Amino acid sequence: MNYETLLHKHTLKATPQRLGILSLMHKNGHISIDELFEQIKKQFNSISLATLYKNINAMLESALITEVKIPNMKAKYEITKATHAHLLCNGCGEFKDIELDLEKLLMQTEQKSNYKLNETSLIFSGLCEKCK
Amino acid sequence: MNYETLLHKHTLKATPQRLGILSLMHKNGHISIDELFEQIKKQFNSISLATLYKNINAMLESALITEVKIPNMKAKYEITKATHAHLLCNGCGEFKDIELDLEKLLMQTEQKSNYKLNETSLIFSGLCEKCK
DNA sequence: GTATTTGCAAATGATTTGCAGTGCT
DNA sequence: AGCACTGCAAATCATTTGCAAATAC
Repeated sequence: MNYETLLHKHTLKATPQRLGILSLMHKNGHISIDELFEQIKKQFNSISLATLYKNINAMLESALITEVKIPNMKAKYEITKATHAHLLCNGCGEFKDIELDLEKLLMQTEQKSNYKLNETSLIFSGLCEKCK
Repeated sequence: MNYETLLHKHTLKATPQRLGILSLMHKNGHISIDELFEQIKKQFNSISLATLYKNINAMLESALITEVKIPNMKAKYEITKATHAHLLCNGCGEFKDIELDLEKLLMQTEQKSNYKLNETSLIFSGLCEKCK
């Protein structure tokens, strides 16, 4: 699905700025506000930070994108996809997705806690292959 | 171990303000800057937010306390203890620790990713027994 | 054509810094 | 005694808001 359709599905207009944001978000995998601003200025040299914040907030509210809060770092944003864990390298700063099967852990946690769970936020950090 | 000794082990002086912060942090389990400020003003009515921030930062740097970043919320702080997961109730806001054995998952993730991992941040959210 | 969005500037909110006085060890 | 800590005010940084002009649909 292209970003125009994706925006429409979330009742948001497909402005060039929004398409640019989504495209950079996809290219980077995860991106912080500052990184996004640096990069998007190359395409829209008069874009304002206010526009970025407004769009990020609009897309967060409609859950088109997801905020990832990382210990000791500024938040990053990603296009919403199926639940997955994240991996951070404390050496080079690489930050990426990893697919893990959390079903068993989730059920085990529900039993132990008596909660009905629906969200999981999981970030591992350490050293990547090159940095370790 | 008392808080005075704990502070000294981290090369920090044991001021009344710091003892108060640690005591409130322990009592609450997890506490945000704002909650902390509200509560500590009862003991030190002239304490300043700047002092809170300076102390929080000093204790974070020496790893005496840990920052917990929670999706869609302000960060909370806790006295550093063995790795554990957190549980958030989206109904009543209860936020608490849960002990889980993450060893297997950690090893599985190291194998899959080729990372050498040393930190895990895991937050589950959903509804607690009362709210579900 | 209308409602939404943009971009600017200004307002607000959060956190940090400088400094003089105070207190811990 | 000496260095670290406190609390105030001011400075900085991050995010939000108001509004007129522009744009998506």
